Amino acid sequence: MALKTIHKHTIIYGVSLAALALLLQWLQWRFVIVQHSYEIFIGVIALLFTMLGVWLALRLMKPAKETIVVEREVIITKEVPASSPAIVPAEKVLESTGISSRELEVLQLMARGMSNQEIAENLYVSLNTVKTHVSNIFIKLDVKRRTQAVEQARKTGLIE
Amino acid sequence: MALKTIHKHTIIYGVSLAALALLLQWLQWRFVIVQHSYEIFIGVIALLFTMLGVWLALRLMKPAKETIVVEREVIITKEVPASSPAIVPAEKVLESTGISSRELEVLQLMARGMSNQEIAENLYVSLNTVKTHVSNIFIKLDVKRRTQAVEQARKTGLIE
DNA sequence: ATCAAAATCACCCTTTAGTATGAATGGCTC
DNA sequence: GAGCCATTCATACTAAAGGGTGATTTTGAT
Repeated sequence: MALKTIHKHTIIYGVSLAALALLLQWLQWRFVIVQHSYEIFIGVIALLFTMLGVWLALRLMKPAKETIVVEREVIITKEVPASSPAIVPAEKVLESTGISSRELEVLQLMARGMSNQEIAENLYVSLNTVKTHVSNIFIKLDVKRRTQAVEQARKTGLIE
Repeated sequence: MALKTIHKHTIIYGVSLAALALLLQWLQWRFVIVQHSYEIFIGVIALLFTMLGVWLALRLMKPAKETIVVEREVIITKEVPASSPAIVPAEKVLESTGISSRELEVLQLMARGMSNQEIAENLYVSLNTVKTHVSNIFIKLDVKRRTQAVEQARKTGLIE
């Protein structure tokens, strides 16, 4: 699938080049007649190709991340109390436990009942990475199991 | 911090432009002398500025990563009115789910982060029995994992 | 520029969780 | 007493979780 995308872009790039070639032909003709516009001509070329480069980069970069945003459905039901109680989860608890931001993310997904595999897919990291995070969370929260970790995090106000 | 970055890039861009201007001056001189290399000159310009564009875009695009992270949070669906949730705690939910009393006991211990083995010891039954209960709980709550079961039970007011 | 912490991933191995199936017992109801 | 269901337990298997170690790469801060 990655190859497809690349080929597609290659084609688009080719077509764009052709179009630009024609445009340049025309510009060249225009500015060859209107003497003294040589610098303008160069400038236009520079500008055009800079823009092309930007456009190209954007084209090639976006799919890699846009795909990422696509979310598969998760059977989660969470209610949002209208007030703003836990906007700042618990900076103090965070500090005292030493839980990092990434670990907190894992912890939250864990509290939603996700498996390590699901968490991995959700955060776009490998299963091993999630396991590492989870292990570190256990150490920092001083627990042995994920259910305990969720309990603990809930009690100390780290989540929810 | 965003402004800083942009300014930084603007400066870099300016410097690059200056450098390229010098380069172009040189190239211009070269190819003006060596006649017939006009096309090559244009090509080089196009290439250079395309690369500049790509580079620029890549520089400016990097922060996009974090935006994606924000979007990930929007996976929610159902909600439970935050008002008076625990007034009518279990009975109705118990009936609707079909959770038996024994299963509820297991569920509560499960929510405390106990392992199946610990639950078994706590209730003076075998590990296998606990497993059976747990499996039945999963079916009745329509979940796949114990963490989900705890989540579900908490939300529906079955526990706590 | 350097240094430490955070984040990432891999491999191996053990333990626990979860699934499927079957079965024995006791209580309850019709 | 037949049927139903909750409770109990077993065996066997697969899937996931968890532990330990080591390594690389990104960052952040000095």
